[in-house]
Amino acid sequence: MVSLPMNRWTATNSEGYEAPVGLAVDPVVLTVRDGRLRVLVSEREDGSLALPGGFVGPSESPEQTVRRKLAEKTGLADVYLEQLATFAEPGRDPRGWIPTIAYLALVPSTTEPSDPSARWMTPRARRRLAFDHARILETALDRVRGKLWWSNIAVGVLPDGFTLSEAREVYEAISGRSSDPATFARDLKATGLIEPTGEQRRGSRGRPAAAYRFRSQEPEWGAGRRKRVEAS
Amino acid sequence: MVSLPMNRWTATNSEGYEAPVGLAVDPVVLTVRDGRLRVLVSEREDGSLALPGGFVGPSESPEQTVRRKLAEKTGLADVYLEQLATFAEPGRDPRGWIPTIAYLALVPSTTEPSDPSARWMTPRARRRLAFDHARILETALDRVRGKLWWSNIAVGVLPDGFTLSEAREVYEAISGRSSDPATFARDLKATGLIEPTGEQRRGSRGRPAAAYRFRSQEPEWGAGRRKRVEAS
DNA sequence: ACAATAGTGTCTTTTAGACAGTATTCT
DNA sequence: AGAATACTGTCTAAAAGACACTATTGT
Repeated sequence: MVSLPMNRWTATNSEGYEAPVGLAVDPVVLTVRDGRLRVLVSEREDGSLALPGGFVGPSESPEQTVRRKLAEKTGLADVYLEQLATFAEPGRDPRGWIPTIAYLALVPSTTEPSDPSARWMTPRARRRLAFDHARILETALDRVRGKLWWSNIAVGVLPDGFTLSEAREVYEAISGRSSDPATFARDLKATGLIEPTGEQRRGSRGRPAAAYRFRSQEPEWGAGRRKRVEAS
Repeated sequence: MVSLPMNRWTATNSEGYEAPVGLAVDPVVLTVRDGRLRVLVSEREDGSLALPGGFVGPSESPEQTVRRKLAEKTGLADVYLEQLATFAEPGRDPRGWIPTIAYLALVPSTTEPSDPSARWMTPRARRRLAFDHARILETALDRVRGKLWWSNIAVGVLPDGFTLSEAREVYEAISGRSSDPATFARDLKATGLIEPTGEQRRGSRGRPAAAYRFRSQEPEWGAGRRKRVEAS
């Protein structure tokens, strides 16, 4: 989001009808850090927090716009990205008729905001978000939890050469459920989404852990693993 | 879609920047008829086929626009409807910069198009669709198949008082897999999404069938049924 | 009586969850 | 040696798939 004008913007098309003022994108950028899920937010001039969005140019695909914005805010060129949903209710943006396409992005835990106004926030604090961004965040959390065991969505967070323990930490933070290490390992391997690199990771104490990578960096579905879902 | 102009439309906002010409919605309306999945399409002036879309007004939510369009084309007031995805690539509409929000709608098998230009088509024939509508349809089919066993999405197709055989026909047509009647019945009941009405349906031959209804007409998730998915 | 459709019971295989026990490293 | 971390094996319970069998109707 760019600025906070006092006046409502308008637009008219060549047929004489009122048109949207612009087309926005709002990525929900998630990562897992210190065992907790975090969202990237941008501080606005008035001190409120918002998703790090922007406007789509006339000759640009919305996905390109998001990738450009993400490169600015995080320095990352290659990010796991998928479209989430579009929010276009009449009064959602005080500046005028501005539909926004929300995206879900997952980035590595080591990512540091390169833009001074950007920072990591815990989803708990979502009340402070401007516009309808709390609702957008909610949608993103539902999506990422729902797809976790059915896709390689965690690719975005886990760098090549992750250990099963690291993977488990990420999965637990996203799903909000703790899981048995042995069962977790068996089930993640059974999805067919990961493969061992052959390397060993020796850190701190204890037995060295085998390193894994996802077979594909592209969005992909697992082989149909059926993980029990919390009854609602 | 409304007409086929020769000239490209344009729009400019009050800040002097180029703006989208309009915001469109394109519902993918599905039903099951004679054991086959069908899509509602609208014949255009030039004879090509398209999804029955339309333009969103400035003070209207996109969902309202879709419901209005659907009422015009089918006479239905209450339809199972969910947002699918937004397509906004630069050249997707020859008329100009027009993002479209695609929706997924499920309607009862008995629905007849009330608009003369509208008709039911088999997804097989999707090559004939105009714009990027074949791709939108593809997205809709993936979605409906993916959610079938996890939600009450079939509510839209099955009227209150359906039998388990009718339900099975619908599920088979959507998933493209045949299922054992006994197993189907057990599993559908186990989702907790349906309940018996207490009525009996006696038609043609054979033993009368118990009638069922979905507990809720609102979009809802099942209790976490894990149905095996086709390995891709 | 018989065909047709509806529904029940139950056996087998697969998968999820739990947990005891073994392996390899560092201090 | 002992603590810490990684990994294996196996038992149990739940769910999915398959299929034989019983039940109730119309012709």
